[in-house]
Amino acid sequence: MVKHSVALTRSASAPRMTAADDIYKKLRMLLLTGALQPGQKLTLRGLAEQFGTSVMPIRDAVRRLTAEGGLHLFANRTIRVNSPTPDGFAEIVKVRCALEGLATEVACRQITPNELLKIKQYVLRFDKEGRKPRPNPTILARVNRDLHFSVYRAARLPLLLDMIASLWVQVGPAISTTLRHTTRGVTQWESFTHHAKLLESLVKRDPVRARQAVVADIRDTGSFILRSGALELMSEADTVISGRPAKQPTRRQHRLQ
Amino acid sequence: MVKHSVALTRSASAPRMTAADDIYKKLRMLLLTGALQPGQKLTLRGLAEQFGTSVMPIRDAVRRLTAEGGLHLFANRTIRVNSPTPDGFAEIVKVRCALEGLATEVACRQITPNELLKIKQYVLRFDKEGRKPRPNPTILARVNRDLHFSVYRAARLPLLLDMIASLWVQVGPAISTTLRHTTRGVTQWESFTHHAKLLESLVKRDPVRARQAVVADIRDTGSFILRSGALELMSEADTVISGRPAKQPTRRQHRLQ
DNA sequence: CAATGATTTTTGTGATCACAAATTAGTTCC
DNA sequence: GGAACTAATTTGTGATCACAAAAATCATTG
Repeated sequence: MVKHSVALTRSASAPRMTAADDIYKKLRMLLLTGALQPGQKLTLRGLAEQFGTSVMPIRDAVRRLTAEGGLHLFANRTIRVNSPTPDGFAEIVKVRCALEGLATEVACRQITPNELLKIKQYVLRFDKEGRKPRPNPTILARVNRDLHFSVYRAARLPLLLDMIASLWVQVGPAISTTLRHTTRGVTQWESFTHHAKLLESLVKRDPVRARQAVVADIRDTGSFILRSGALELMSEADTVISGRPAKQPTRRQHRLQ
Repeated sequence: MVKHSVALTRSASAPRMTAADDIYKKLRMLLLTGALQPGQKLTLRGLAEQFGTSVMPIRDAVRRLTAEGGLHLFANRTIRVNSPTPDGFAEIVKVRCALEGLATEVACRQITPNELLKIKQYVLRFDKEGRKPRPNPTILARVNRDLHFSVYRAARLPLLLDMIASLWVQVGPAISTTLRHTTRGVTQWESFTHHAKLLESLVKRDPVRARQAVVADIRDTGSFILRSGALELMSEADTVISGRPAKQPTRRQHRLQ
């Protein structure tokens, strides 16, 4: 291996990004999209090998994600994807209702026609995918995420947006994994109603109703996850992404992408 | 200097603490108590010298505090104590009202007599110190902090408690500095009323009124800080804690403790 | 075979070095 | 004096090594 190689091929348009920031964003996206399973064990050297860097930027990124709650450092000093207990998940739902409700209320008073149009498109796209006989849970999750964050972004409160995002990072893996391994229930139908009510309230500039719609959406999907009992089972997931060189170098249990 | 010296004298009763965690906690306390001024520039090597370690644990601690919002990494890669703009401060106040209001409401339903007694003692102590002809702002801030967190802790929602704490870390330096350099106004008097109303509502198990009291307390001190105009001036604070060896080794602009 | 003890490997943490970018100090020129 | 240019220093970031503790692997015994 070359010593002291250049950190990262600084991809032209990138405004200013250290290797650690780059890895942080990628890991964060992997958490949000559910590419990493709750409870999955990670290792610095394994991640470093997969990202093609040394452990230093990985350390920084992992520290940051740990502070946000997306990852968790155990007493054994093992790194695992956050796998909330039912109680912890319920708590996150409570906090999400408070913060995302606040963001919705504020957004309702400042949202522009352009932003409303975009949200309407997301609502339509979610409906279209969700009513298919065999909807793609990945697409559904992505559209749902874009929809919610389009609303929250309209509040123009950057700190609040970051805090909400960190909450999504914490429950992202759990929700994604649950929805992927669960036969679609009535949850989507409830979401259809809530999204419609949300959009309608935003158009009519009714902050209280808009908040109610978002809170109901969060509560319903949250209690669906809780009722499914998937959270109790997730602590068994013990797949490892390690940099173990021997054994099967070409075959790895879980690829990141 | 000795090479590869032992990390830290593991102080017996310490359950499990890395050097980075130790430094993190100390830095966090320095931020909460207002020992660090908003906008103050920090350097890894300077902190390492002051804490008697290498830069590695410092890097981890600073990363963590940066993720929490207590510190801020600028594009120049300079590290500064978070110095919120008036808009940013107002946003934090909004979020604080939402989260601390929620915590108070939940706490009101679960609080024990012992916890109530402790809160009553804090209320009395705050009154006693605040009504002195020349109240000590440091003591006042500490008692106020203990009072609030005693309430929030009673909610038994650890994640929510962490999020609230991170918000306090963000505004801690700004509030402490303002209150220290401002002649005591009517703010304490408003806090007296709010604290009394909070305690009374907790005793009577009235969650809505308890929330109102906390929110009013946060709002009033927040708008006092904003009206004082101190936030606009704080960006001028440019004192540096650096590890510069030459010049005046014995004399340093700002000590940490 | 199961269980226990010894040995090897892995892994997070801390320390040290290298380096580019940025800040500062020093100098020169008008 | 003050602006402009150059040299020296500082600083965050990345890479590499050392080390203790935790896992995993292997060997041994009942």
